[in-house]
Amino acid sequence: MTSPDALAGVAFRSRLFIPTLKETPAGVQLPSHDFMLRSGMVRQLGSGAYTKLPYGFEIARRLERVVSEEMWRRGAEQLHFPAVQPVSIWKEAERYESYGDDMFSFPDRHGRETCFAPTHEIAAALLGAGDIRRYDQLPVRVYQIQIKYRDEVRPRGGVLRTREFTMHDLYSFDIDETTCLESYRLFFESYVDVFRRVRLPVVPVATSDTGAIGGSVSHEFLSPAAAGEAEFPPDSGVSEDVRGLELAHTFQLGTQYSEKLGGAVNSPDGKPTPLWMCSFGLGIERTIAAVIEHGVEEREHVIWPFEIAPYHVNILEMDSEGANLGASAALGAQCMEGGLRVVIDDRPVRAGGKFVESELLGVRWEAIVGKKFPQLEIRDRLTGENFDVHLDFAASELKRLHDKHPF
RNA sequence: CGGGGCGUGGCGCAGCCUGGUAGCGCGCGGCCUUUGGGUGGCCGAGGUCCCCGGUUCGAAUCCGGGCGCCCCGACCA
Repeated sequence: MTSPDALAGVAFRSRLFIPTLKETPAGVQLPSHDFMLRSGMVRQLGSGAYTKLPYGFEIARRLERVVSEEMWRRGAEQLHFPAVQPVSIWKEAERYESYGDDMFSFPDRHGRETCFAPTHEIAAALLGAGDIRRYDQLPVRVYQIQIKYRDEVRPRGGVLRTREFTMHDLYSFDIDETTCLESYRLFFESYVDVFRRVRLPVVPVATSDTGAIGGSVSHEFLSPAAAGEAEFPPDSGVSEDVRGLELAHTFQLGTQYSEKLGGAVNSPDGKPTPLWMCSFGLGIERTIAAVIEHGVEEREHVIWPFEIAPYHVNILEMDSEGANLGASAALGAQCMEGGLRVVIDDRPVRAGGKFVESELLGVRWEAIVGKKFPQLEIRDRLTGENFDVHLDFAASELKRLHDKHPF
């Protein structure tokens, strides 16, 4: 998508590639899947394989930025592990069997067994083993935002379970259990903050079963949703389990990987000490789907939270001739100065079409430039409030309302 | 992998049982109309009916095989 940030200007709907759908495609079950398809965010290419179209990709990009900011605040450094890896490291770590069929693997041209990485604990552990040499380098916290490949038994729910997905994953290395727990707590909190910033209620649930990743203690971050695959006990008092979407998973790995793969440093007293590791993973597409599911369950429509919304204001130019486009553009520029991103629906379609597609954009504010011009109608889709305001005061009023009640 | 279902213009579907060379709605292009909630009308473009093989004078339709997709279950961000 043409970035309004980069242009320091407003976007014009007529020039955006957002192919919307009137009808729900066949076989769709979930609200998030339906919405993503109809709003032109994604298209399916194959089983568990989705193209992210510009609008969907933009939202993912903004979510990734939010995550990166939380990493930066806590001093984690970004790096990049290869997605294509030799199978040998998986065998060395004794993770080949446990991952088994969930891993895409194939012989390369030389006949070496090669795979698409389903996760990166091993690459991280090997990096630590080779390049963390002194105890005073610790803690080391590195993360990446990268595509994971898993040959899922059964992809489902649109973008909820796919064979290729984007994950934020962080790996921490510490000298002992105490500092390892400090790392755990710190980045556990980073996920709490990420979900808070995208207005998603999430419950961290401790699990004993740490699955194929291994480790002693882990937490799943579950977002309550009917579409959820996981069940968990809700807050005290209720006996029925609640369904939730697992958006992130954090692990205290301890020394198992470093002992197996040789990650150790000499402690201050000169003794070889294995590195203590934690790992953290957060699903990007899944979190976006959860925002939609939550929006639909909460208020029956989707409003992208400020931090990940491509646009905050949709200016609906109602005159089919575009008589007030100049004024709309000027208003858009004023809003942008105030930190609100703007799209102008300048398409030559009827009012109904603009209103319906405004829903699909998930934009919070609608500014309707119509008959009453230069009076505009402002609508807050979050609160349902609407009122008229003169063009000259529209931008400042939007800014004021946003500051008063950010979302 | 076990159990269900589906594959027909871009999308949603009908036709298949009772073989006779394809239809509807949406969308798309043009014109008129309308002009703050997908307006109404006229004209038009667009299809290897998933693939291969078989039966038949003739197959979207019947038979066999294959591929693809969705849903439920066991596993996973």
